[in-house]
Amino acid sequence: MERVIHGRPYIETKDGPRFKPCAPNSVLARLGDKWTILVMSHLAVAPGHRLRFSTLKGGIEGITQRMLTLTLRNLERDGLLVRHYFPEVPPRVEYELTEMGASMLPALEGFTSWIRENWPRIVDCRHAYDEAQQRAEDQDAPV
Amino acid sequence: MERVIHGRPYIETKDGPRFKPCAPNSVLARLGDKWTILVMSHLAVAPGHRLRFSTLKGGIEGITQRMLTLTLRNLERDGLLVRHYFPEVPPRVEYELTEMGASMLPALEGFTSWIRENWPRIVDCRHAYDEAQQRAEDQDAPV
DNA sequence: CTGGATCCACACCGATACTG
DNA sequence: CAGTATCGGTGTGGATCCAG
Repeated sequence: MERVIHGRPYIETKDGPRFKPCAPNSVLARLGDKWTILVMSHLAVAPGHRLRFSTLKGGIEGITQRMLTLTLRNLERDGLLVRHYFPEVPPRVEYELTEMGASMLPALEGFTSWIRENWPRIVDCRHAYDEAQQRAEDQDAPV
Repeated sequence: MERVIHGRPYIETKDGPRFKPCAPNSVLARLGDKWTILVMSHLAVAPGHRLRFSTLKGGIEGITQRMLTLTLRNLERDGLLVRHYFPEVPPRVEYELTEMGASMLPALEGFTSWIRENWPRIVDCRHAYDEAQQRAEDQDAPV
């Protein structure tokens, strides 16, 4: 019997719930890469949700042409943005969020707002964990 | 001047908004790995948000001991779950969501529900894109 | 201006074997 | 039972160069 918990279908078995790797993983993996969120953020605040390649490149610190191209291609492939090519000289290309791409922003905001609220605590936890780890190692090999 | 758009602080410059890579990226990257969401999902539906190592291992198809251990260590390091060790023979270890870990579930659900609604469309877009790509290549090299 | 092609370094993940 | 240690294949990102 299939049920749903926090937005995720699962099947109840005698050994407990059983999830299979599926959409949430792949999408989060896609969004979680180094540049995708930054590209989406820029398009989100742009007039008409639309920016040209060079503007994105200039606005995202540290991104290379290659990675920006790859990131945009993947987003285009998923139908989250569209590519407008103008065969001028020099050529000009603009990228625009699709309706589906824009519809993701509220959900994304819900998530990122949680992160903003809890991020300091996560950082503290990491430091505390690492220091405890360090002390344990010092204990094992005192000199 | 610092503003916030869809949960993300940014600074308005003469060249447009400027984001720096920060928390959302790292957290989504962490959650987007192959196993983290699955582990969180299992703990989410477990009584007391608490499960032992072997139960998780048995419930998540395909995960190795190594990857489950690493995934749990990272979540523990971030303060999203706690590890309860019982020095019995044989040893027993239980993992339990922290308050912070549980507080992430609603936000995660908002996001995954968007994914569930739009996933079929994303898949369609990918197929369409790949096929268009294929046709374009065939065009370039007809024989 | 946009972005394809190539090369390389590195991180990651799986498989396997071993331990308290 | 719940890990750790080690090794190797693979994919991904960065740097650089080239092209329409």
